[in-house]
Amino acid sequence: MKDMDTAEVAKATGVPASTLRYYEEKGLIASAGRRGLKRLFDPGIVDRLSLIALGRTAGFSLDEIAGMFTPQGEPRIDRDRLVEKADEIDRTIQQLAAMREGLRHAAECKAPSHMECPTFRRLMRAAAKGGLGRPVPATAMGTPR
Amino acid sequence: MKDMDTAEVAKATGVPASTLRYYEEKGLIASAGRRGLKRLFDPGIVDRLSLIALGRTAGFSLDEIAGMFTPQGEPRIDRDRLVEKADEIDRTIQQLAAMREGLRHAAECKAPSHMECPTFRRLMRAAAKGGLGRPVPATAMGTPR
DNA sequence: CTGCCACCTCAAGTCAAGTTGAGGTCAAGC
DNA sequence: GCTTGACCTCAACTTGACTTGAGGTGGCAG
Repeated sequence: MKDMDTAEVAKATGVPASTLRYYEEKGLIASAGRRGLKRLFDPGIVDRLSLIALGRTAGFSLDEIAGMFTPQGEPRIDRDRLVEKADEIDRTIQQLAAMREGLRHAAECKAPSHMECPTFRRLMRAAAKGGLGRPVPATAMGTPR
Repeated sequence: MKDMDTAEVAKATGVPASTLRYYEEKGLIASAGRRGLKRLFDPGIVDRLSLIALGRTAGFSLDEIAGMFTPQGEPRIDRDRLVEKADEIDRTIQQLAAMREGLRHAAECKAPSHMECPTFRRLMRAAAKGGLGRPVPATAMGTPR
């Protein structure tokens, strides 16, 4: 396949052109060259953007992801790092599961006010202590795009 | 118990004074009055801050949380909203679990490069499609404070 | 009574990950 | 050859949740 221009990459991957330019500026991707002003990308860009999306989903920052490519552009993923991240995700899951159960309980609880429900108060105290982990921003939730 | 000043509340809850002022400005909390310039808080502030922490942990924004109190300051939590949030969390958990398994597999995979591992590529494609949900920012992970 | 310093106000800065807008350029179709 | 409009650049803006800094004030220990 021939090189792709920005619009083609955007259409193929769903990543907006503005984001492609931003990623290039950050050093996450590189264009293969130009035709006039227009960027040309190697078709491998599609896999690379998938890999970036995967990293983002896993909770890596763009800077961290940038560090997962060799200067030559091949992925160089530290397996220990993956295990570490998997463990981190696992802890997050535990916390979210506790949260979910607490919310379900609170929704059904017969106490006149949530403040009088022992389960709810226990959950509250846990959150106050930070034992449930840092907030999961709304953007992380299953917002269908 | 008597009213507490900013420093006492901060010590009791771990919430920094600057954050208390910020929350007051946003209407999330209210001070019971002043002694000179200093804010005085009703001891109920401690529970209220716990409730706010709980809401944040569950993924509600500060604005959403502000809507969960009556103008009189009592919690008024819509049970449907809780169920909805619980379901949202549940979806997030499913996605994170898939992610975790994928990462563990990738860490162990014998393929010379991740790009040659079918499981890894499947995970990548899923992330690219957005099927794994929006990223869970690193701040949401179990960062011990 | 006095001075210290903890607390105050208000504006501005931070961070991440982009998006938006004004104004410029140039490859291609007519 | 000329127009068109897709793509370009660069800077500034966005959002959310706070933090930081400069400069002010007043409660209370001595």
